[in-house]
Amino acid sequence: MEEQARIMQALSGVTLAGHSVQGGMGLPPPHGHEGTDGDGRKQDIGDILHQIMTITDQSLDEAQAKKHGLNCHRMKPALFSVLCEIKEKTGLSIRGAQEQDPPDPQLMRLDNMLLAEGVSGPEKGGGSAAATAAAAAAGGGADNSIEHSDYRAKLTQIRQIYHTELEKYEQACNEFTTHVMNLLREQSRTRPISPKEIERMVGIIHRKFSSIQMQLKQSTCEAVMILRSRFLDARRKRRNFSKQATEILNEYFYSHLSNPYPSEEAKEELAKKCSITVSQVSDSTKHIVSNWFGNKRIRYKKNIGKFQEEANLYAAKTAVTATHAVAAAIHNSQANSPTTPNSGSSASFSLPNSGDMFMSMQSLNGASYQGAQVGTNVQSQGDTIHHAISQTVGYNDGLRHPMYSPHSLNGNGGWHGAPTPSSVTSPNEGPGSVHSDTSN
DNA sequence: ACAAATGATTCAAT
DNA sequence: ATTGAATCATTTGT
Repeated sequence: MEEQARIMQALSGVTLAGHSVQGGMGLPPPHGHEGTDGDGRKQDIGDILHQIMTITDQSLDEAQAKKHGLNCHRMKPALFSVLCEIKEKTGLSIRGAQEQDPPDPQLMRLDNMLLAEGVSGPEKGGGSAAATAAAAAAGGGADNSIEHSDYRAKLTQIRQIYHTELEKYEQACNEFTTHVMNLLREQSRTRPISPKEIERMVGIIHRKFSSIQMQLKQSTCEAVMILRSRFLDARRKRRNFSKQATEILNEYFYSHLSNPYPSEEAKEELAKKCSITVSQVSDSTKHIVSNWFGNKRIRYKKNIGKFQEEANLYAAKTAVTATHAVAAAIHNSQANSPTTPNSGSSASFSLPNSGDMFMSMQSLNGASYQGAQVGTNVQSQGDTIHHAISQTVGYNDGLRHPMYSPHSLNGNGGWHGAPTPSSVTSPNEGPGSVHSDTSN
């Protein structure tokens, strides 16, 4: 190898010599920068190579000695500090551009979620946001408390793993940082390293570690999500409503068949009446009622034939109750002015209001009442009472000829998009079919 | 075990 | 935000 260097050196020497010698030839004197530059570089490389090749223990010792000498030079500290300053100044300009620390939105999201999920929140107290929310949603339901505790146990497990891992990362980060700092401090004796540079280095390390931590957070989030979805699925274990509750709901449904869309108030009222708890999922009892009505509407519309019996039953039922109520009312205040009991009040639902009730009656009577025009006055109600009573008495054979035909749905009935249930409806479709949809 | 009933959820439309 | 429709998952009845 030594030979190589020597050869190179020799070569460069030759070329140079050659130039000078051959100057007189037709070629222009190669005094162009390129030429000499290239040659110079070659020479430098040659020198470096040579130096490297000739490194020995002895030379190393020599270098050490030289270094020591330099370190001990009286001007060294001053020079060193100047170098540090220069470096810092140049470094600042570079750093300034890229030193922003924008809070990573994704990391923020993860953090927020972990906090919300109670993973990274307060250690114990069991009151992690999600857990309390779930507990609140569970209401008094003792049936799913087991699952709930199961969920909580798994969540704490996740939390423990998360915390231990996080701690491990933190520790490793600190260790590494101190190591690097020591190293830099050590080196700062021989080369200019400003404290700011160390700081920057620490920042870089921390960022790297935090990116690793983000992965941990991400996987933790995934785990929580999976657990949560499982728990949610578990909560889907539905409990059928009580007989009474379905009765009440059905009563409302069939007595408002022309427009089975209970208002918010009505929903709440129904929920209260049915003593529906929030033990299910959802946020409110209203939702449960809405669910029920949604399902009911769909399923009713889908197969009206199937529900006709039920419709008859509830129509009769409401008829009876209404009859009683109205009868009592009439009894109480005999000659009353037509105080149109038109929907309105929140309590109206308990006593089926005029329009639907009227329709129910009418349907009950079959064709007998066809001619009757709307008119929600006392007179007509009084009439209907008679019919209803007579009808309810002889309810037995109601199944034979469906009395409760869903006219309200058919024509322009309250609810939109009725799928022409005529095919399913009773064959005894009222010829006149008065469709007295007096709902407001 | 099977099918029907049923409460809840999801998704698109409005 | 509410509703309809489809669908899921469970309960209930047989």
